Amino acid sequence: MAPPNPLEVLSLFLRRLRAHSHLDEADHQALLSIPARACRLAAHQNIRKLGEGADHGWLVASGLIGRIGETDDGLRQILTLYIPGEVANLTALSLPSDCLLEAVSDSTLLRLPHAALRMIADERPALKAALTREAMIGHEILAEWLLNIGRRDARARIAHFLCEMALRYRAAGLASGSEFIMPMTQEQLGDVLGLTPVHVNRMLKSLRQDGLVNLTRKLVAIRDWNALAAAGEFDSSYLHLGRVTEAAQPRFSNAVNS
Amino acid sequence: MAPPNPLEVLSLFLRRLRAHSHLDEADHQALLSIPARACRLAAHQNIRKLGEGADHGWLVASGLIGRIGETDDGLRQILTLYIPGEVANLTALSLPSDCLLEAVSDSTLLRLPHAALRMIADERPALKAALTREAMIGHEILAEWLLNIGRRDARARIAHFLCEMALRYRAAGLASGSEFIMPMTQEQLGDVLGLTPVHVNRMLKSLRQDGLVNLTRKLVAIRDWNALAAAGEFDSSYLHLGRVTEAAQPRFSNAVNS
DNA sequence: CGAGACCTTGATTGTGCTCAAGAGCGGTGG
DNA sequence: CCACCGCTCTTGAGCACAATCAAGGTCTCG
Repeated sequence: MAPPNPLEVLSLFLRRLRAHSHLDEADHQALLSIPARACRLAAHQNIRKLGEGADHGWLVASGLIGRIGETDDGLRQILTLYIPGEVANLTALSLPSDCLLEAVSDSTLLRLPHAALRMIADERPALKAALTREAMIGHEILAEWLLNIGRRDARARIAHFLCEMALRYRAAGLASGSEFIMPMTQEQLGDVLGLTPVHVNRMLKSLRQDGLVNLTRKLVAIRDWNALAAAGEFDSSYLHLGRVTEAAQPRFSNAVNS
Repeated sequence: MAPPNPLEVLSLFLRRLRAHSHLDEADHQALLSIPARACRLAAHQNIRKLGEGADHGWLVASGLIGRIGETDDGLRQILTLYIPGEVANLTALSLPSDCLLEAVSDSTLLRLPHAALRMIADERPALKAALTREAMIGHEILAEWLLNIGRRDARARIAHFLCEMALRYRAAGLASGSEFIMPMTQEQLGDVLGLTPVHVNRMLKSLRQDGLVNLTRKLVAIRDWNALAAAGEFDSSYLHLGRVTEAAQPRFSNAVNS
């Protein structure tokens, strides 16, 4: 959790946007010129504690941020996960709604004032379109999660989720080989997938014993990508990973062998 | 299923937009001038069968349209429901993605060419903002569904869903008193809620016997709104029902008595 | 009147939850 | 430096909610 370099993190976000949207040099400059204040958040800390949470986008520099939903009796559901380079609370740009954001692990963030985002969006239509598109991708992912939780059993759910995160981390340039760092507890995994931590544990054991994936506290190691994708019925198209989708589908090195 | 009057249906959509966005007279005219072709769809029919589905928004005039997700083994999940006055496939305006739309019941639709929508959006910023906001509300609803399916038991899920639909139908001016017409089979209810039709049936019986709600093939009759909302832990704020939210929360007549 | 779609109910099974206890690990303070 | 404490992971035993399998009933439409 090194102190984040704002320009570097904004570049990571820019990289995301460019994966699906054409932006010219002036767009780049405008985005990188956003006044971004860095802050950090310990695991399980609520983002409101930093004050004025609603009027900002939160660009993740390191760690993991989750949007949380809660039932009256205290059950929790993670509705969206934001990995480094992604911005939480983007939808609030068009729709005033305060959602509960929480640090899944120790994280560092950049506050992007909505006022600044609106300004560059109003001046540069391409950027506005890119930001909207970014929000829509979040919508697509949410829809896929609904299918996953609504209609797949626990094992398939976990496999599907791990496939998704593998590709997202990889697209962000944060995976090395078939491994990536995803600092989640098994309880939080359960909160993503609508399962109890105990059952998550059992299913992970099953996936591990079958040689599909190895998941320790922080490191996810994909052992057999093809088998994992099959177990999760995973099809990456909903992630809209830019022009990569048809020809050069990103694959893990162990996709064919094993 | 009378043949829809395009202008009338577009007005219904306009009414929706005006619930959350300020639009001036010119905006109204622009929206109502969209060249809209009417068509009808029998229950269970796929929208692709009408051709070129991807390049259009689909404004529901009557009936019910669902966005469908499917697992490899044929299990279905309804990801979004569009009631009359709502437009399906709006997100495709910013993000090329072909989703599967299907008629839940016999329906009539208006095809709104994306080209036409983009044109009025580019010329009238307020309309563009309104359309984006409309999509974001869909996003919020999706998030609430995820919480509902991920963390509530079958009875609460159904209660929550019925509360949501009651308010949505009512906001569209399609509910009379505490009743509204929602043409869904119990199997489709299960596809919305991640349940089997058999179990939906049993839970409906329970809700009926407890005097909360009465659901026949087409008509939903809320018997005890407060109890139903409590059973579903329902809080309507995520629906963003315009300025109604704080003071004049829409209530059914039987909210207090019973 | 017959056929098909949908609803209803019963019996049984099973996936995932609950409750519980112990082990590993990392951080903290004496 | 070591002991302790809390958090997370792991595993077991029993339970319950919802799925599955199956059969009969109702309604609507042709």
